[in-house]
Amino acid sequence: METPKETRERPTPGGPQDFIRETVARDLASGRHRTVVTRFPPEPNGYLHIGHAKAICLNFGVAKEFRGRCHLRFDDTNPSKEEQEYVDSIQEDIRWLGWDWGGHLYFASDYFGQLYAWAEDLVRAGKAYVCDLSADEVRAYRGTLTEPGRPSPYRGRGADENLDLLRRMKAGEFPDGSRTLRARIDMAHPNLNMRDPVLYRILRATHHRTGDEWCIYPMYDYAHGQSDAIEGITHSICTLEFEAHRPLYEWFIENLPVPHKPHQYEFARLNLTYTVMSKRKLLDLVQNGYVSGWDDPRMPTLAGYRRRGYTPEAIRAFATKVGVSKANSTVDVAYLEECLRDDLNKRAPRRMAVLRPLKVVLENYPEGKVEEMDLVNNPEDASAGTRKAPFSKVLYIERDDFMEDPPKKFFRLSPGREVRLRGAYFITCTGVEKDAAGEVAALRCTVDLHTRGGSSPDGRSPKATLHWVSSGHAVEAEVRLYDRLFKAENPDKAPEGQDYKVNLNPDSLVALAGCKLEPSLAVCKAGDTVQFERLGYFCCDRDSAPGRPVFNRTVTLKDTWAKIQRRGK
RNA sequence: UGGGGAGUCGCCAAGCGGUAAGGCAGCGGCCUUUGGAGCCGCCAUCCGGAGGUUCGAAUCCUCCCUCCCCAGCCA
Repeated sequence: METPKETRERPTPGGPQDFIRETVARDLASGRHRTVVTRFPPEPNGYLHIGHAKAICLNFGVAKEFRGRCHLRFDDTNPSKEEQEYVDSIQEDIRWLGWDWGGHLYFASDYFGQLYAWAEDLVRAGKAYVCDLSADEVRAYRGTLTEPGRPSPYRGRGADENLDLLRRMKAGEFPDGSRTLRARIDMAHPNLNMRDPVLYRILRATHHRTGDEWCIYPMYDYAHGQSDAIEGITHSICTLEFEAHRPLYEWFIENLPVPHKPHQYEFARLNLTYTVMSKRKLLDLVQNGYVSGWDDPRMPTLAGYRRRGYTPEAIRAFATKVGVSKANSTVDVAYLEECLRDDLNKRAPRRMAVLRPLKVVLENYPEGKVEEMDLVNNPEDASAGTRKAPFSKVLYIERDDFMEDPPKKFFRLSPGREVRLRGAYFITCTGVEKDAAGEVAALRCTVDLHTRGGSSPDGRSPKATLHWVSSGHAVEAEVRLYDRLFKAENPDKAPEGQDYKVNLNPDSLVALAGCKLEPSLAVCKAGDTVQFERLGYFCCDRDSAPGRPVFNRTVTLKDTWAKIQRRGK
């Protein structure tokens, strides 16, 4: 069993496909820029999720399509929340997704020195001041959405005093939170972000890169644009909530001697049905044990999808298919699943696995006889070849594939009915054995020995084809059936006083023991993906041991019968 | 009741003054040794609403409605 071969992604058609690419194309054509430089700027305070994947594919995708480059820059300006574990996982996930930042790995913390020097410039120019107001006071002075703010009593401090105070802040002379450096802009500005925003705060926390070198740290607004400027970013692409920050972004660029003037563009972040996307909530799920970790296969993190069996190709295809716009939207998670099936269908080798075994005894098949049946590995890909699977008198089939008293549209096995066993023979059910509780314990069937391989010389063809595994050769396995983590389309819609966690799906993980796999599945490598015929795509979990495989269900196959049943209810 | 955005099919999303792409979902059918895949149909006389400009508007103008973001020393 091997990992599926690479499938080619559809080539990007001619021109721009969204307003960002339109802008980039125009800027290149007009000569405004010679090369496009973008950046993906994660804060290392959590694992990357599918929403980040959209941003990653946009930034790296634009750079690649226009032969520019994309930097990976960690926005590490708040050491109280950031950790090395996250910077490592983020790099791993971006690489897994298939992107490469070349040598362009940066950290906002690389620029702390320059940022601080520029802060002194601002102070000298009378454009920033040290404010002694407490956090509460700053809030009170800021005013509200409808009322202008009032100037801080420290707003009028002279440049010399401000410079002295700023240096002493940096030197660690003042306690955390006691003072801030603020821009002197306009306390009556209708955009709250422009009401003398904080540039630096005093914060004694050990930074994952700079250690204890600093006790003042720049705020996002002060660090981000200047980092873009330092790196020569041409198009700084971020999500909609930063739109109101753009005037401030531009204010810094205009008022500082930066080497380059980048521009910010905003697009709508990704939302998915049945999914929570905020890092805060994902952290909550991890820290409070609602899931097994950041890479729990039910998590919308890239690590989770990877362990679940999603492919980078499918996620990339999804990212390009949902498009980029400025309208808030929530994409149906079924769309993501469809992108996955589309990818896996073409590359996943087929195998037979019986999840809920029902024993079948073939009455007219010789005791002790074993035949090696030929099975096609992938009907979508002739080059995938064939394999052998043992067939014998005692087999297992799926419990769901038998009904003693079948309803109208059920055309699988039932007493007196004939079905095909995939790649083997036609069998007819002749009897049902029950246990003391009245449960079906085993089936007695006869086999038509003229149908070896699955076709009959007389041309008849059963309505159903079932998967099967030979009892004496089966590999025992654990199979974990994953379903969506939330049962509500919008998990955030919770009753008064409760939060999104009331919408957790209690059946999001069903672990099945004693599943029967065909022998070719005895050894598997974590991450290997296969299709269990008629059931879905599954991938080998890292919990597997030799001879004791563990498989995760990645996604089910489309199931017409299940749909009919649902409709009937 | 300030400022900034957005409203095109159930969900995404093209459209950029010339008379509504595509995908997902859904619904029919064909085909099938996976009720998988594939294939073929159907699925917005209408673009948040109302006026106006124009030979002609989803695209331009006016007013209105709805939703989202901003009052962290978070990003």
